[in-house]
Amino acid sequence: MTAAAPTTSSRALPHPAREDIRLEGVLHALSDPMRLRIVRELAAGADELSCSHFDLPVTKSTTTHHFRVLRESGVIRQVYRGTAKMNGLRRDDLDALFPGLLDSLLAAADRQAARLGVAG
Amino acid sequence: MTAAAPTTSSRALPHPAREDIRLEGVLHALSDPMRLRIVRELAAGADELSCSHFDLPVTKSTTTHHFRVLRESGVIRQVYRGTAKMNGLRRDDLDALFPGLLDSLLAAADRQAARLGVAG
DNA sequence: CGACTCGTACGATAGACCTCGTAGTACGGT
DNA sequence: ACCGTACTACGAGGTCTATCGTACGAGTCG
Repeated sequence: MTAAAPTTSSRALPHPAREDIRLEGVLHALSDPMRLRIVRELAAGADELSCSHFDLPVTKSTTTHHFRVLRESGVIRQVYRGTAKMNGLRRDDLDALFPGLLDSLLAAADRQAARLGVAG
Repeated sequence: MTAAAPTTSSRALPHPAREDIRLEGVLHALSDPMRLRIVRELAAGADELSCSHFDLPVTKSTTTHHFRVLRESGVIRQVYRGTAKMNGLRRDDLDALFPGLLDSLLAAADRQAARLGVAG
């Protein structure tokens, strides 16, 4: 109604509340190479990145699956913006629940990537 | 000498070399509640703890399985000492590979346990 | 030696997980 | 209204995992 520009669109996606985020779930989400890669790009990139920004060596179905696992474990936040789905790390919640963990994890991933000769 | 007391016994167990430890493997190992619990007890307890010290709500077969996963992912070191198998965290290797990660993980686990009202 | 304890190996089972393909929905532009 | 793009839902295949039970090897103590 008189709504001109609903840039942030209607469809809502189920996210776990902060207090429902479980460490085991986060670790499980990050234990998959594809998902770890997504999170690293998310941390290195802008605040929000669309799903299609990622060029993963899997089909789009699988990509969707991984993003959902990340969202349902509480690692990322997803919001529709038109046809695109924007993804962002839940830094605030993760830092509140597990101070320093996310940074250690990202640093560890960076270190390993450097050690294995994979471009960051 | 003349080998009187072979406290540290014969049977050797395969461990991954430090440089073969993968972050994804570590995270996967720690993403299981039973294994996370083991690691927490290991970190809180003495340098080395026997398998039988742990009173887990699973059978002995399953316990063996979990310890093996932890060992093969590089999280713990296992050594036979008579009939007992002593377990210790590979703090040195993990700290060298991923500085600060183990402490962050343990702190996060402690925090969550406290938050959920589980005795540490 | 015999018996007991500690832990292993192997097989089985049920569930979870990663991957894919196809078909379908939501949104934006022409 | 139509089409293209972005993402999803559902189902299937193959692999991995957690769990168990039973049978077995290694070591210690009487």
